[in-house]
Amino acid sequence: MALKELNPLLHSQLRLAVMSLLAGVKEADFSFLKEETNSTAGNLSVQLQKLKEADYIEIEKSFKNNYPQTTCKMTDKGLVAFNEYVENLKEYLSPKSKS
Amino acid sequence: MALKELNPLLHSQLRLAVMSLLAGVKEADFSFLKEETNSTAGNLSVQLQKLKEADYIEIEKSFKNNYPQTTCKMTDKGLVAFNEYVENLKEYLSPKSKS
DNA sequence: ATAATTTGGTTTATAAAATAAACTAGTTTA
DNA sequence: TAAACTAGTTTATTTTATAAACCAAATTAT
Repeated sequence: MALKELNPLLHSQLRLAVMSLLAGVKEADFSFLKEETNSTAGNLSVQLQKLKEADYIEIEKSFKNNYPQTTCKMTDKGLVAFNEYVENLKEYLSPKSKS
Repeated sequence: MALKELNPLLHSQLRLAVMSLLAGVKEADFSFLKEETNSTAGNLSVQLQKLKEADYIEIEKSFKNNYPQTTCKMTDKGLVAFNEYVENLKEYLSPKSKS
């Protein structure tokens, strides 16, 4: 069976990292994601919007200690897409030798 | 331990597919790679050049049945990079829950 | 024999994506 | 009250991926 397409929305280092983190914690705020992924705020902001547009994550805005706070959590749809991506990618990682 | 950087040269669907295929067969010609990856000739040509520039693959040109033939094989350096990429990527695929 | 088609590509142009830089809005500290 | 910091967003630039156009030669059809 041939190599499958990789969901381009997930085949991005930063977006994949975000999804991986969210899959683990189920909820995380902007600053946490920024630190864990070593990304710039601008880049993270853009990529979070893309994940939100695809309904892979939900973004909630609130205030914490007077400061704005952006909290993200993965949706069911996002989890399905993430798992599918992982399965597809695994085929790329363990090359099959043609005898 | 945090998420590692993913080698951007390998974090490309087509280049990764090529490397995965070459890791399995150790030698493949242009047409084979084109078919297996479902890529266009132009795209494949460009990506092969990039892999060659990085010394991840070797490209040999010859003639077979009067037609030009481009044969690719992975280098040791390419294999090292591929294996490292795979190890790094695995961390993204199996999310760790923070308790 | 020559015109059309096919093989096996490369080069160039365009579209999309990632990233960085600049900006906004407000808060805290000196 | 000015400077510096938090927490982002928006815009611009660079990079990447992809597609379209092209090239050279071989084969096939007329």
